[in-house]
Amino acid sequence: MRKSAGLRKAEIVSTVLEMADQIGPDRVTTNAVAKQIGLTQAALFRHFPSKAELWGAVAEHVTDTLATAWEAALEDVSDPLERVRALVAAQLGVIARTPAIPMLLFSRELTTENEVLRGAFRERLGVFHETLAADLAAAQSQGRIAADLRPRDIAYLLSSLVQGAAIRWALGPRTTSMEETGLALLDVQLRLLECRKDR
Amino acid sequence: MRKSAGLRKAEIVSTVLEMADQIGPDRVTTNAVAKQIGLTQAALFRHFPSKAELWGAVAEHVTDTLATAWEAALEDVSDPLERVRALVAAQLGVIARTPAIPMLLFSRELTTENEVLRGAFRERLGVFHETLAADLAAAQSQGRIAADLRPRDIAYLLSSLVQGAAIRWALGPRTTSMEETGLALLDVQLRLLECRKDR
DNA sequence: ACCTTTAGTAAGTTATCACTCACTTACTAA
DNA sequence: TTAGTAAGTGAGTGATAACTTACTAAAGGT
Repeated sequence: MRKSAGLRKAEIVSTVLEMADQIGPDRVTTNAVAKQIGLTQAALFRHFPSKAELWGAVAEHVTDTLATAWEAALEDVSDPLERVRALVAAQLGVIARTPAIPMLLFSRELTTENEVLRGAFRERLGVFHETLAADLAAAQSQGRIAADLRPRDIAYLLSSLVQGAAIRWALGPRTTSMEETGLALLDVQLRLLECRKDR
Repeated sequence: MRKSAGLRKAEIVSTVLEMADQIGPDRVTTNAVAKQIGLTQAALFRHFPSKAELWGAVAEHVTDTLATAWEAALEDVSDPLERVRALVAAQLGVIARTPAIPMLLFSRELTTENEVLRGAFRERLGVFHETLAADLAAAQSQGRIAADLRPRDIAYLLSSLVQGAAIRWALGPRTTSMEETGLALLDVQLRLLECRKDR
C-alpha cells in the first residue's frame, strides 16, 4: 500500500493523464484523483505542493514522452522522406497512447492558468515543425518533392494533418484507430507531395 | 439600461463568446458575465433557466453562424474547386471572427457536460466534411484533380488544414492573421491537388 | 529492538461556484 | 392615470473546489 515518493508521484501523474482523457482535464479534481488511486485527497499535497505543480509535472511528462518518441523514430533513419513519415507516425502514436493530449492543449490548467506551460508546449510543437521542415528541405534538394513549395508550408500541412486526425478522434466515437486513419492520410499527402516526380 | 429580453439574451450570448476567448470557456462564470454586462448575477437566470441552457444558446448561435457562412460562401459559385475554396475560406473567416470556437470544442460545457451539444457540433462538422467531399468528387469527375484520390480523404486534409491553422493561432501569440495564413496554406494544398494536371 | 524519517490520515478552513427567492423598479397598453 | 407585466436586485443557500494542520503509522538504517 505505502509507496515511495517517486513511485507515488509517477502514479499520480499517470492517473491524472488517464482521468483527463476519461472525464476531461477540468474535471480532474484532487479528490477524484485521490479516490482513483485509493488515497485521501490530502495525501496528494504531500507529493505536490499545489495542483498547479501537479499539472506542471504532467506537462513535463507529456513533453518528455513526445521528445523521446521523436528521437526513437529518427534513430537510424537518414532518408529525408522516411524521416518525415517516421516523425508524423511517432506523433500519431504518442497521441493514440496518450489521448488526453489534444484536450490538454486547450485545458484551463495549461493555457489560461499557467502561461509557462503553454509556452513550453508551443516550443515543443515548434521544434516538431522545424524538424519536419528541415527534412522536407532536404527532400527538396534531392528533387524528391517540388522545388516551388516552401518546406515550412508543407510542415504546417503535415502538423495540421496530425492535429486534425487527433481532433476528429478525440471528439468522435473513437471506434476507428486514430493511428491507422492518420497514417492513411499521411500516405495520401506524401503521395501528393511526390507526385510531380512520378509522372 | 433596461433591455428587452431578446436583446439581453443576445447580449449575454455574445458576451459569453467573447469572454470564452479571452479567459477560456471554463472561466466564464455567471458572475463574470454579469459583471461584464453590468448586471447582477441573478439577472442572468431571469433569461436562462440554467447555465447549461445558456451554453446551449451559445452553441446554437455558433452553429447557426457556421451554417449561414457556408450558405453565403456557396451562393452563385458553381465551379467545384471554387466552391471548395470558398467553403474553407468561410470556415477560416468564421473562426477568425469567433476565436472561441476551437477552445469551445474541447470545453467541459460542450463535451463532458452536455452530450447533446457535442453531438450537434460533430454533426455540423460532418456536414462540412461531406459538402467538401461532394464538390471534390465533382472536381474529380471533371478531371481537375487526380482520379486515384478518395474525395473524403482530401476533405479530411482540408478540414485538418483549417483545424491546424486555428490551433496554431489560438495557442500562439496571435500576431499574424489566421485567415491569411490559412488561405495561403489552402492555396498550397489546392495546387498540390491540381498538380497532376498541370504538367 | 529502537528511533528517525516520511507517507498517509481526519477533520477541518476559505473561497467560489451555480442557483433561489422575496422584493423592487422600469416599461407599456388600456 | 394606472394596473399589469417583465427586467433587475440583494441577500442569501448548499455543494464543491483547493489547501492546511495536527496527528498516526509504516519503512529502513543502526
